[in-house]
Amino acid sequence: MPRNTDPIAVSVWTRPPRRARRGQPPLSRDQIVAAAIELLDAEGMDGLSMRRLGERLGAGATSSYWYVANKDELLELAVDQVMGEMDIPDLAEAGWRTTARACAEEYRAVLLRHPWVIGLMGARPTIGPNAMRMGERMIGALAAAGFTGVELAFASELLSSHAVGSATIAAAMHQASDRAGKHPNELVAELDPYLRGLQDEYPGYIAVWYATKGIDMDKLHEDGFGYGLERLLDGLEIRLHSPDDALGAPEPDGIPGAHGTSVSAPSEPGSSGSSRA
Amino acid sequence: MPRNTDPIAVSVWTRPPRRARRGQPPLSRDQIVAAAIELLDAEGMDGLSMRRLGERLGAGATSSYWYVANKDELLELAVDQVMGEMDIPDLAEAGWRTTARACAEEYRAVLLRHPWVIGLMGARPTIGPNAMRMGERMIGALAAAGFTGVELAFASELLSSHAVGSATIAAAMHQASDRAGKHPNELVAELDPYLRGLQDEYPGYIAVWYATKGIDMDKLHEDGFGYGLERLLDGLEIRLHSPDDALGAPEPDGIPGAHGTSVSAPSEPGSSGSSRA
DNA sequence: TTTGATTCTCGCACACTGTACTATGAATCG
DNA sequence: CGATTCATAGTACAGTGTGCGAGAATCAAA
Repeated sequence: MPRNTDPIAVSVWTRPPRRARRGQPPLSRDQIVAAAIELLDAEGMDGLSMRRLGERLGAGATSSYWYVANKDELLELAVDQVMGEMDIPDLAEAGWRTTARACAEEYRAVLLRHPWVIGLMGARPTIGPNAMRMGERMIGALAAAGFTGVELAFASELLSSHAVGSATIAAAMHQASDRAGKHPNELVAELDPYLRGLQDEYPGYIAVWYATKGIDMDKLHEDGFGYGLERLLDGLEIRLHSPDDALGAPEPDGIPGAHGTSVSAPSEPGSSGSSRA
Repeated sequence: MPRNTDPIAVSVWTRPPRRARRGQPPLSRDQIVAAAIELLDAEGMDGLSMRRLGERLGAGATSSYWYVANKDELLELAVDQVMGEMDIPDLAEAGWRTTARACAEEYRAVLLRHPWVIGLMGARPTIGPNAMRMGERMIGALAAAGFTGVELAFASELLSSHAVGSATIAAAMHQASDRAGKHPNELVAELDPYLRGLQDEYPGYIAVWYATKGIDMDKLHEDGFGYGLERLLDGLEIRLHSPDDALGAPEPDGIPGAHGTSVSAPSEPGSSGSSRA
């Protein structure tokens, strides 16, 4: 019996999981995914191999392959699993801005708890059920704010992007400090002489470096995320109050609202109906 | 002679490259990095193995190890190499907003031309010379706008994050469509029935889905990026005009500028001088 | 209970990976 | 001319994902 002759096996999500046996099943897809996440959290991407996974499960090296087509699919399942950790407040109680903020914050928090996810994000779209559940909340909040159609999609992507980008920066720092076996702050302090020598070449960069010096790196990154989040929500909000000009058109330097040249506006801005092109 | 006894071998950038020989050097670090990028661009991360790299260079499988400590370091060099492709306009001519926008746009463009970079971004901080040169431009633009100190760092990270996040989403889609051997638009169309069945579960998500239906995916992502970029620049700009309240403090729903509870403000906002803590 | 069919586990094998080590040649220097 | 340094490449090792097939375990039906 061939394992993967399903013609529409585009993604894990289009194919039902293996039915568990009636008795006590010694293995299950959930168990496998959970064990994989444990390994990934503990030792990162390199820590997960199918052999080590089997070992941890008390099973054979290739036993997992009955429940999971391949390692990529296992990772996809693991990513969606951790996406389920997000806890988003009720829109009606919290209001759109608080809810949207919480979505971004929770997203970032998940990525920092499971940094291995970050390296997988560009590999395939996150369309698992939990990821979509979170997307639904985000969209709900922005729809309540007044966004519709493509602009709703754009605003949602903007917030997600910010979470991903911020987590990426923080995770990169942690990876580097873990590798060196030192606390991030310590590592940053040690990079000092190297950067000091480049003062002439990158004056602005170094100025920023020194402005942030002495501040705890984790706090700095978190504050930076929060700061950006508010700027971004502000930007969305003023857009809500003056949505007259061309959608997404670049504006010249000056007060936001002044109108520059109109380029690359998507068709039918503001329309939420479907239309084939 | 041991290869890596350098006690301060924190990163490639702290160690000088191998000196080329006087005669015609058949191999060089630049050549190796260039070949690696070719392989990565053509076939992605899986396409690059040290053996295949050697083959492409007409050299032995392990010959590259003379110029490069290990594969990770090679990747780090490759990442910084492509960062050098960015072309940023002159700040004095273009103004801060145009320059900042160009930085983000060029960053995103690089990531889409070399999608394998995205998967590496969380692995270590991008402190290569070319990455820093680009950071310098970005910071210069924002400093010209009026940002200082930590806020300058935050604003810079915000713009970078947006580029990374947007590129990640677009790259994920391309990876999926490449794997399926179909055009993104075609693939999206095929996912239709799967998503249609989830209409009750994720109504908002599906509404957005249909609103964007029929639009070319690449254009959609690019427009989304541009839209977010303008919102984000707007948010930064209004911050410049009313920087009175606590830095980065969340604001309640309503008009931006209304002040909520003050949390987690970094020490000495606005100070660009150095201060040891 | 016996008989098949289905569901699951697991060891083996294969091609491939990164890279430490070492031998060998080539260029350069004293 | 050695002697020394620089550069290349072959070998080997431990580890990877996973296709395949033998076998066990469990089910439904006879």
